[in-house]
Amino acid sequence: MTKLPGISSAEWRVMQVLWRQSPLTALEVFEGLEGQSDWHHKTVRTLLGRLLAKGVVKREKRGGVFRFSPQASEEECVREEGTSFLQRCFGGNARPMLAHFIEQENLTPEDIESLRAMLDQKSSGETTHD
Amino acid sequence: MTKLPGISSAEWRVMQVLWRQSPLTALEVFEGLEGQSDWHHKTVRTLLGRLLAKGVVKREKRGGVFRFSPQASEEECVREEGTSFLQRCFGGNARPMLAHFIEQENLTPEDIESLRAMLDQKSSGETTHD
DNA sequence: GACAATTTCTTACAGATGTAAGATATAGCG
DNA sequence: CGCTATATCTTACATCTGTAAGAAATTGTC
Repeated sequence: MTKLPGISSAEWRVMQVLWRQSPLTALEVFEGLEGQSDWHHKTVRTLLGRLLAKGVVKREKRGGVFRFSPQASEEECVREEGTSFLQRCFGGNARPMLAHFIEQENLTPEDIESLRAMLDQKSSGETTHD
Repeated sequence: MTKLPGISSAEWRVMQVLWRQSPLTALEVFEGLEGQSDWHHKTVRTLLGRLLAKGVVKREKRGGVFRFSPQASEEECVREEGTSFLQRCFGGNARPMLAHFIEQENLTPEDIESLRAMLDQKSSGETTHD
């Protein structure tokens, strides 16, 4: 999967449901969104159709109805979006972006500890990369 | 500035130029983009017009032509975009987002050091927040 | 098999975005 | 002051998004 087409923010909501569990029928996706959205079920079906056209989900008919599953993994999609965000707002430069969020977001002591551990591992383990 | 209207990615490119230096005429903005974009100068003018309509830039006529300046700061805009990205891809949860980038992006040892320092400061200084 | 309930497919429609072109106003030059 | 170059304003137009409605097909039920 070289170049994923953009996933709109409404479509992301749908994908979240499918990444959590799949395959699901359109109705089940709709139900999975109850509480988080007030979309009409037809809207959800439209979004699924668009995601299908974009190749981000696939579907197969089983038991008389279509079941949808992700075709692109959450990781892939997050990587895409992340890269695009990073590029747009920070010219692709990760450090200031991370600095921004460390300053901006309210991290709990546990968050901080866990992130520090990750950084430690990076600097120790990855020194001789390749 | 409570609610900024969305800035599209083409518009971001324009804002980058203005944040770097301002006020600038439309022509100067256009020139500031040479190399990074192959837009027609009319396109740049259109984008400036839209940013003006959105209230993200302001302009004043001096020396016969309009000079544009940011009306919203880069910080504000980055915060907006950052929040929206975080919400969309990570349900607003900062820790996994940071983890993602720490894993995903190739950080230099200096990056890592600098981020660790930031975390250290967070955990020491901010323990008794509120 | 006929009918009702669901699903699927097709179409809609307004606002945002990318990317300008054309018409018009204006400013600087001779 | 008239002309030309440049700037400004208005309009365009295809695609993407949000948000469905209507038509057609299918499925399950009696």
